[in-house]
Amino acid sequence: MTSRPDVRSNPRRRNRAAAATIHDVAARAGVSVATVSRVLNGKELVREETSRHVRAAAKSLRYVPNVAARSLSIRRSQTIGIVLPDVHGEFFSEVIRGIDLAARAQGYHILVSGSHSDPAQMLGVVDTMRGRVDGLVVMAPDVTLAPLDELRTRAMPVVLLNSATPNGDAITIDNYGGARAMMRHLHDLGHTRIAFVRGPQHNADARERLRGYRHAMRGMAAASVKALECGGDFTEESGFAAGGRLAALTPRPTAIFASNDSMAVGVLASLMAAGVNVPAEMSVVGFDDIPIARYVSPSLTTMRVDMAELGRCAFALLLDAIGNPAVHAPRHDRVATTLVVRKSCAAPKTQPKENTQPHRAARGRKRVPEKGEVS
Amino acid sequence: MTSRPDVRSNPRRRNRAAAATIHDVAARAGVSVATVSRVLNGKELVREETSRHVRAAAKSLRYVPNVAARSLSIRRSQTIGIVLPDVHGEFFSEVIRGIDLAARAQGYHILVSGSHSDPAQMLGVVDTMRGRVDGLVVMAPDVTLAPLDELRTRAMPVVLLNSATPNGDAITIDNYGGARAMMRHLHDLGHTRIAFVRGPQHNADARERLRGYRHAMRGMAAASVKALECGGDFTEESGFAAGGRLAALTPRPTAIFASNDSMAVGVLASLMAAGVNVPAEMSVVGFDDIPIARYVSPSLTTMRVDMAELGRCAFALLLDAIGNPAVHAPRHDRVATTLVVRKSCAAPKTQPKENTQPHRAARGRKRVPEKGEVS
DNA sequence: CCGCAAAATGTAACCGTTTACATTCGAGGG
DNA sequence: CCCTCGAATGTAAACGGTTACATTTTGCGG
Repeated sequence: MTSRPDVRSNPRRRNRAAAATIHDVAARAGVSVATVSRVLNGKELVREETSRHVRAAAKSLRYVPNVAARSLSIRRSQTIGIVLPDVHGEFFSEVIRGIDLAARAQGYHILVSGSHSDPAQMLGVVDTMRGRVDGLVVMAPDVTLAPLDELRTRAMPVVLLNSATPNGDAITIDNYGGARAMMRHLHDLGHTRIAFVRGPQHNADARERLRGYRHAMRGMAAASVKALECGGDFTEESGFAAGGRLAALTPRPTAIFASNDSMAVGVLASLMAAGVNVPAEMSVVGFDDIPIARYVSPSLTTMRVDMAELGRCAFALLLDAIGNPAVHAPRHDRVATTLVVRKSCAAPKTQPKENTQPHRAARGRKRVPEKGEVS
Repeated sequence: MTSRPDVRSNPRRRNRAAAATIHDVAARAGVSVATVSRVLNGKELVREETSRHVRAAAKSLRYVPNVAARSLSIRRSQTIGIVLPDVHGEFFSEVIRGIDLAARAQGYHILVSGSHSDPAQMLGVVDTMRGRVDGLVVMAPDVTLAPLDELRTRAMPVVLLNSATPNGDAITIDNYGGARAMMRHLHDLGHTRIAFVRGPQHNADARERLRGYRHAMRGMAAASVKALECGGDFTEESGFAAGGRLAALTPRPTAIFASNDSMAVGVLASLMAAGVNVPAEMSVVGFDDIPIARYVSPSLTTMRVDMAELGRCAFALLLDAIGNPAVHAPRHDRVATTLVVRKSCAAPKTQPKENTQPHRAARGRKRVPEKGEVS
């Protein structure tokens, strides 16, 4: 109940090099803190001369506003959170890069957290970000719907990346369209017996790519589509296994579409080991355009996914949600993919009617090794 | 001068779903805010029963402390900043990953900013992080010393990564030791005429690797060391160019040590194009162990740099600096590198005394293509 | 049953901003 | 000369925690 004496401006325990506060600046400039605030935020009317004084004082004291105080007061942190399943890999770092660029341009900072093995851990991280960020970009392709809905209850704008998205804001890769485009490319080259290596069942990207493949196959009046599909889990190893199985099929497919590049690389390796010439005897394509796609031999034809663009879009959407929470209508944007044609894919040799190639003989060395592939 | 009535506990403008505050929890639990704070921070003594009540109230209100208020009060943000030249690439994402893991284990968050073309921009970012973070990890291998010293004036603990470091805390890769170890490996295989592809002159890593190379050469009593060095800028293209120049030397070196993997890949490509067989006619080694090192053919022998470890160390050091600003003595730690032997390196064919191989004939195809390299 | 130390809890100042509202100051109109 | 009005500036109440210090409970020996 005591009246609060203003002790602010006298030299508190200034034992260490304490940073200057707005009070110090005000004192130095001979004005009130309100005026300093007004000058520095430039919204309201202040006499030009006063403004100059304040600015000079701030500069001479090397004044930098305390962001904690500021965000406590205005209830905003000018920071957004990024939650990834794993910070690992080219993939995610590209997303961060895209967001970082867009965010800094708008004066936003980004708080990242990765490596979340399970949904519970992810939600935990989201809670600790509470209050620290104005909104969230969450990438969780492998998470089932329930935890994602849980996320929406966090009373904070959230943009989902590559997730199965019932509602709310989201940005996804056009996996379905990309898969169809790839199928069109293969079809144009003359392929009709196209095998597919699936990704993890609970992965949203994998599912959409599979859907695109199936639609395309149905459109090509291909027989026994199911027989041409093979399970995988997005790892190189699973691609290697799938490659072996698919090459052993009779009639053998003329092309293998792996639903991501890692598996395509595995497929390539297994065909190589089995002495199957790529692309002469078998075409192989992937999805993502990871950096090594250019370096494997033969270099891999694939669908490029611009992850930085994905990040940029996500930030733009989030910013809108943060800025106009009232009028903002949830959106679901899709970013396009682009076909990158390299050497792992060619027209099928002939259109042999049951050209039963007996077994895979040791006839590997035939083709000119695709070296110098680099660049 | 009026006595301040406590309006906190009544429903302020609770128009929206405002988050519960500590006052709400206190009211619900029938205790004071101080008690709630004590329970939640678990430092001081509170009766077990009270504690339960408070915890229950907090839970039922889904209370999450406001971090801005908290850090304003305790003058700490439990957040550290990471400043990178470019968030791009496997390299940096590994560093982030290492820090993220270590930081989360200690309850710290990380604020990332990348893509800084010039020192001024970098310092700008550091200023906007002021107050938002308790300390900084700055990676700036290409920045000259002056701006780095400027950084130290920011009155905030800073750990430098891979920078030319006059003083203060720093973590660096053991570039010098790694280069010497690689030279020892080559020497053990029988190489003595070892060429070197340098990196950018103003890059600290590049300089140290060069230093290691030179010392080793001097130790091997090699003649005309300088003639075996070749400029480069850490890009594939520069490696390609260097490869061509070095292969044309007479007497030709038996091994090429590129000071990073990207350049080694370029060297490989150029030798391939020139029909020089690697490793039969020429050994090639790199530094870093970037992911594609395993995928080029022949797969690349290189020095692995554990970037995640680098990040972890940096965080540990920073934490110490933050925790005991008084007693903390600046340290400069070095993280070791490990030799990864792959296929691009072998014993020189013979030790021919001036075995003047006339010109590079078109005798490329000779060796068994190193496919199946994958995994 | 009292007194007293220790334990538990409460009170309110403080962290550094923003901003609604109050105050001051000058100029211009009556 | 006084009043009014608007522009410029000041005052102090938030924002939501932490914590030194004050106050109330407790437990216990005498």
